[in-house]
Amino acid sequence: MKSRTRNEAAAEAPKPEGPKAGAPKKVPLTIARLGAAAGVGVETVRYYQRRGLLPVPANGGRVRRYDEEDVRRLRFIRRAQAAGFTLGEIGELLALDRTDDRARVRALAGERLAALDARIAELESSRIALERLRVTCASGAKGPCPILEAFDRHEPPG
Amino acid sequence: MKSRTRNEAAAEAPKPEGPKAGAPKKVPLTIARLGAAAGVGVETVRYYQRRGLLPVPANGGRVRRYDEEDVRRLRFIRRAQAAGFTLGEIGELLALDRTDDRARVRALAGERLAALDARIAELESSRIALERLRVTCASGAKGPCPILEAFDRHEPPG
DNA sequence: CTACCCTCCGTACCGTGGTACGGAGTCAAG
DNA sequence: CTTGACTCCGTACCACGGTACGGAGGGTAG
Repeated sequence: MKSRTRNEAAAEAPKPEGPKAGAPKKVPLTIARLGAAAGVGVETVRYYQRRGLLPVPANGGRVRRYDEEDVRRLRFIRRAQAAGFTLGEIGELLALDRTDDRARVRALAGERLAALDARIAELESSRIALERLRVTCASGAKGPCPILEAFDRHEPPG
Repeated sequence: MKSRTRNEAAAEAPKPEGPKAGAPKKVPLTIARLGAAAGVGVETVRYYQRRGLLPVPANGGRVRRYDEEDVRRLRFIRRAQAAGFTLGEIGELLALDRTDDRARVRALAGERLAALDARIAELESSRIALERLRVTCASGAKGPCPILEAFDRHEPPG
């Protein structure tokens, strides 16, 4: 989660068409535009294709075209990543989409949910340590700034 | 954050000394024990030493001994990592410990705090998506299980 | 004293998630 | 028809945070 090299703003830009465009012009959704629509670069899209997370549209040797379904999948990948799923798990989720194997889906979700809750708790405890650091190390405090102590034994039992 | 190969339980084990040990016996704190005290393996300790995060005690060609200060530093590293600091940033924090450069410390803490809050918010939003997935995909639901939709456009404006 | 385990050290390798590069082909605008 | 941007594809490389290996020597229990 720390790319940003291309796609600084790109994502979502509706590609201004001529003033009062009567015909929508149907700009072809190429790989770069697909990526931009989800805030990732071309290389990343291709990487996901290699990983089997995104389909590679067949287009016999020519430049490929994508559609809204691809955009949805790509966005899903990013969101699932943010939720802590690995690309491998995301692959599994995509394979399970619209499946009838509810048990598996629920298992994955439950697992992630537990991990998520644990992580949130951890981050919240870290947050407290960090606040303590800011306070103990306030501009007007006396003596040296004890950073190590700020994190000392204040975390929940792990 | 997914090691665990050695140190399954190890950490904290107070090393039982003989019954009613009159002389504490002073078991030397070697690298393996240092690691165990913070729940990491020998290789990881050495890795941190290479990165300059932990001092390498001088002991002229012989086996090195560590002390409580090293344990404290090592534990700090792990806690700071949990707070989202990279090893690089942790190095800086360690260098700043007991410093008078409060501005820098506060800046780092504030930065991390903001990132932490953002991340917590993100995880909480992911949590909601995951809950939705569990509900939409409940055992008794009808039709296929729409995983992609469960994550659709429910994130905060970012 | 002698096993035997641990330490030291360099160097190589791992998984994850990308990013970079470069040559050749495609395609739309001028 | 040319130009210039973009695509395709393989392959190489990156950062991060470790993990593994193996030989040589240190240290300690019996």
